Amino acid sequence: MKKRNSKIKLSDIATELGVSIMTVSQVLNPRKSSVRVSEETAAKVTETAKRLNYRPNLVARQLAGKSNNIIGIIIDSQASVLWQTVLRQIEQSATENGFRIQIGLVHDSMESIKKYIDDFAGYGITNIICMAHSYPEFCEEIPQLFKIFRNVVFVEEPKNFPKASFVSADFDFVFQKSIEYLLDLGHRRIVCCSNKNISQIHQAAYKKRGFLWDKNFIVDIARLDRYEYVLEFINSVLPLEPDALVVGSDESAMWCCRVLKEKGLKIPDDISILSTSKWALGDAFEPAITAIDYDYEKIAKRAVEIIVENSKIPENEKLKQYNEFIPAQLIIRESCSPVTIKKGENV
Amino acid sequence: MKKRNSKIKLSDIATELGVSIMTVSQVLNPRKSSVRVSEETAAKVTETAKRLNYRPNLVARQLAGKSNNIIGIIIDSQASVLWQTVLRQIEQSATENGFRIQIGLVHDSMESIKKYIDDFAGYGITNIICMAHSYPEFCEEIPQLFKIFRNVVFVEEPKNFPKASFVSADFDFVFQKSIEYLLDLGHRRIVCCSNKNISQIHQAAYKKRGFLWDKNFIVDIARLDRYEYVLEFINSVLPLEPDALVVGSDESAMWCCRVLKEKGLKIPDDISILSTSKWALGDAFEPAITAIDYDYEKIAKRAVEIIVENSKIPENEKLKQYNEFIPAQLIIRESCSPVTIKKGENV
DNA sequence: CTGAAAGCGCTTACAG
DNA sequence: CTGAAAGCGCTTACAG
Repeated sequence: MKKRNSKIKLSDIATELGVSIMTVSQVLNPRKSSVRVSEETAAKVTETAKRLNYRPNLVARQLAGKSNNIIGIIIDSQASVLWQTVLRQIEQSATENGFRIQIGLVHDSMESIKKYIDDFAGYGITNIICMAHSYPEFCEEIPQLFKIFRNVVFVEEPKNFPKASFVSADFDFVFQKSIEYLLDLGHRRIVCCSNKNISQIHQAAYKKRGFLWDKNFIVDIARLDRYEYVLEFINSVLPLEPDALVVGSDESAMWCCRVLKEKGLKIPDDISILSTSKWALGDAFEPAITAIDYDYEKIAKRAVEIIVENSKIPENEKLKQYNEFIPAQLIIRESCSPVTIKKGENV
Repeated sequence: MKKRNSKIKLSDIATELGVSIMTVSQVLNPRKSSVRVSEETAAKVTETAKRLNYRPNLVARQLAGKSNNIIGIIIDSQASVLWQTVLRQIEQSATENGFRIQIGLVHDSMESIKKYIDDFAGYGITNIICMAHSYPEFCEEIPQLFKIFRNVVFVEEPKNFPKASFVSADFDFVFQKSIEYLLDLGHRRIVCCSNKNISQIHQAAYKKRGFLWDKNFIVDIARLDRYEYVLEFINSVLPLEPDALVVGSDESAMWCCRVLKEKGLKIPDDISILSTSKWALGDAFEPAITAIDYDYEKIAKRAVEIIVENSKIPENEKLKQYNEFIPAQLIIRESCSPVTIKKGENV
């Protein structure tokens, strides 16, 4: 019977076997260097540790100088549904590489980000994956906060921080391809709503095909995840007489379909809909949603791999900078179709 | 300029001000007991700490005896989409109560659960919320593993572990109500697929209304989140001539609608569909999905509150056991309708 | 092959 | 009001 805290420690094993703490520590945590304990002793130690159900005190171990193997993840709780996919993949890759993850769920405030940064720093975590730096208001400030960590990878390119490593979806490229796809289908009034900075890309696609562009095609809208918001959005957008609508997610696309149908419009015959972020479920819908498919698993995997690679570099050397774009793909399904000729078109 | 590690510590502040480490520690971490430092000194210490950007070493602090304020969360990476909601609420409630969370993402193996249990124990975490104990194969083993932690709350009732605290959706009650609702609409061949143990509840509902029950109405099926799975499921179920289908999520429901429509069946005219787990998106679908709505935010909030309450109890006293069921609600929408009389019905 | 010493950064008693 | 001592459980040199 131990006293108050029944946690058994190295010294318990040591006294039980009549050896020193050192010996026990050596056996349970062999260094790369030569094996320094006789097999006989080692076997006894291992057996006793198991029998006593010894669990190392990670706190003491870390304070004594062992570096931890934690990757701190900062993720935005408001972000798209996809973080389930991303987190799952990060966890898996991390585990495969002998790392564990610690997740900081962050809200829309700088405060909560700072809180987790302090926490991570306080626990001596040096490896960080940041996925919470796209708030429009703070996007330039946030990345700077991470300078105190040695080994940081951003998922999506951070603004105003040229020396950072990041992995990003190849958004701009696939977005332009998507607009061109709609143009090729005959659409000329492609209205986009997005929180990203897409105006130039949209315009570039028009220019490349030689069509007239109108800045009103870009609509700044926050959320399309509830009936009322979507109704308001559709009402505000219909006067533009769009022949195609580009929205931020399959969820938004499905809502728009629902509202447009209520207004007597057929999808895709009267208006095409394209989502810039695919869901599994977009395929179950009628019409199935044409959508951009980001390779989030690849993105997550690369982020971890970069962390792992850089974590191997000795403390006195510089880390390598990685800037990678992972190709995305337009999945063509039913919600976009060739335009049918109507009166008053901008051909 | 500090040497290798630029992290500044209590002793740096102490030497700079010519006071002892103790004094600095006292100021930066006042105990409940009397204020023991002069205001003048305290002000100087606070100022210097801020100027030097001092971040306490949480690892050292914990080893020296301070208990941490971490809630460890074990969550199943395969679980339903709802963990985003749950986690967000847990994080928020925890923050409000001065706790932080550490998430362990677990896969379908006992190994990954054990890994996180070791980790949490190694870091001296005593507060745990477990949401990964519903694997059919391990559901009786898993809860036992958590005995080493002082303060554990399970989300959903654990099997074979009568002394545990838990918060659970009131699944059984609302499920029976849902079946009764379908029976009241005239359905008699209500086929349910679920990984939960629903057979008895289903039967009870039939019995209560005095209708004949058939055990074939219960179908054991794992996943309905891809076209092929759903097609197979529908093909296997159609010979039972169901007039209503109860599936595990809106996602599954939407897939079933799609496949059933392909087969020329109309929803809800030919067959009603009810989902036992609501999504925001079920409302955008046509038909909008009738679904059970769990109050996951309440569940999450209560789980944290219980942890917080129990964490205040001194080490030598017993914790209080909480067993709470949070009411769920059937949201009636379009996918279930009164049955239309057809030949060969089991009236 | 094995052990005694020193120390990680902090806190908790206790003594001035 | 302030400080010197001891210790948390472990690891990293170093010495036998």
